[in-house]
Amino acid sequence: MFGFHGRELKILLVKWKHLGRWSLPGGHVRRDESIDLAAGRVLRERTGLDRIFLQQFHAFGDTDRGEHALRGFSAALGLEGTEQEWMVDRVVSIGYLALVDFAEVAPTPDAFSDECRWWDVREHPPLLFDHDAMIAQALGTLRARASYLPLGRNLLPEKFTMPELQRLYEAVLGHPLDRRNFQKRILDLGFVERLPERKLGGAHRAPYLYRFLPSSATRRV
Amino acid sequence: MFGFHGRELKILLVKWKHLGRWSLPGGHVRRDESIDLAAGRVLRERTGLDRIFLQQFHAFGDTDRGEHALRGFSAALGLEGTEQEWMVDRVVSIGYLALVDFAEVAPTPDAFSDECRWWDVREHPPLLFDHDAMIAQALGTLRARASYLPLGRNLLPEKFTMPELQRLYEAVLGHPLDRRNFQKRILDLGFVERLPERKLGGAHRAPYLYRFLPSSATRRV
DNA sequence: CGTCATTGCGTCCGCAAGACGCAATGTGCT
DNA sequence: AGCACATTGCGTCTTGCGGACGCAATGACG
Repeated sequence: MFGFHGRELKILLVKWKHLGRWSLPGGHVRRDESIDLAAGRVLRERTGLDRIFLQQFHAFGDTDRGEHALRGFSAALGLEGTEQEWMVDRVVSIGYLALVDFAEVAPTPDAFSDECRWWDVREHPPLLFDHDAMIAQALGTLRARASYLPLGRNLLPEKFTMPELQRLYEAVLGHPLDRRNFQKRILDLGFVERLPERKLGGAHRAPYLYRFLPSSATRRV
Repeated sequence: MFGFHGRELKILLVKWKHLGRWSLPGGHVRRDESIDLAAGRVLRERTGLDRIFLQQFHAFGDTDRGEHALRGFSAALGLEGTEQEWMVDRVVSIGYLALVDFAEVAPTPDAFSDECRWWDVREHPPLLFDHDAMIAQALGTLRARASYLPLGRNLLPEKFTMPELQRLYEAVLGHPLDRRNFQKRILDLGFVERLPERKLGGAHRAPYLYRFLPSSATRRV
């Protein structure tokens, strides 16, 4: 779950009870639930948001993904002898990436965690399991898809300025972009429209406000 | 599992015992086996080939993927009352695409099938489960990755002519390409080298033979 | 009211892709 | 043996997009 705030790309992490270490938010697929719906449910439970950009990016199924970190804690976590004891054994995870509006998220821990909050994507504690690698892969996918995805539609508030959108792309891509070429490219992608209003209150010349067009009005690739 | 033969892209299918219908080749992940290794094992069992191009492309996990087609046959297939009875219930599949040299494959049925053979990718029987959709998605992934993947390294024999390589790309992309621009692009991608030999026996001017450079000699993107 | 960083808009250059011309060449037919 | 012909090898021209960069307009602040 990616967010964007103050020039930086953020990820939502949860802190496990008893272990005191952090991991990506996750959950388990119910027997009568599709994996897409399961991902949507987990997203909703952690953020309170629904109907959000959510895309599968990779399945992780190595035999040693670091489940052993849970071994000593299965009793404390209430897993020992229960139906969920497989959690400390072999697990295959299907990774989904979500893009959410930072300001609208209400981070909520799950049954196994006692904290849930945003971290800077470039500066977060080492994670449990193989989740560091998962973040790297999610970022790679995000970068690859950034060229044809209306990123800001989900990561920014409804109205935004061009510099704000540019800082988002810079955070995702990891390198600075030319201000003038960026504006040109975005505009003839046709995803956004310029509003007559300008954003006042900044320290300098007032930039125009923009808004994403409804996806029905934009042609898909 | 994609192959290439006579201007056409091919897929390997298996025909289920008793049901008499076709599906993609597949298998189940063992408890102590990574999903990548499981995919490699299935590939090896169906084709006899090893160490082949194999890439995960999507996980399929809807609740109704057509497992009901197996319902009446679980006894005939030897599943009833066994540990594998879940096969007729809920299954999540992780799709891998493989590129193999058509000429080197020895199609081999598995325990549930009595036939295994190549089909034209544009002309095959309607498949069991959600496998028609899986092929569509695999083809889409293949097309998207065709621009930066040395396709022929796995789908063609060691030596090949430029027109042969072009027909492969046309089969994958689904539309014709300009002969001269194609040659230019391929050559300055730097994946292949021209051999001094020419392929004689054709009806017209003899084309040069080419060979893929070892992947170590080509720079990755 | 002047300073100044920032914004809006435009130009120039280079590269890669697409359209297409032309000469060379191996086969098969007469 | 010679000719017709489809195919191959190689080159040119045009087009569109991205990256580098110039210049005037503008809003806040001292």
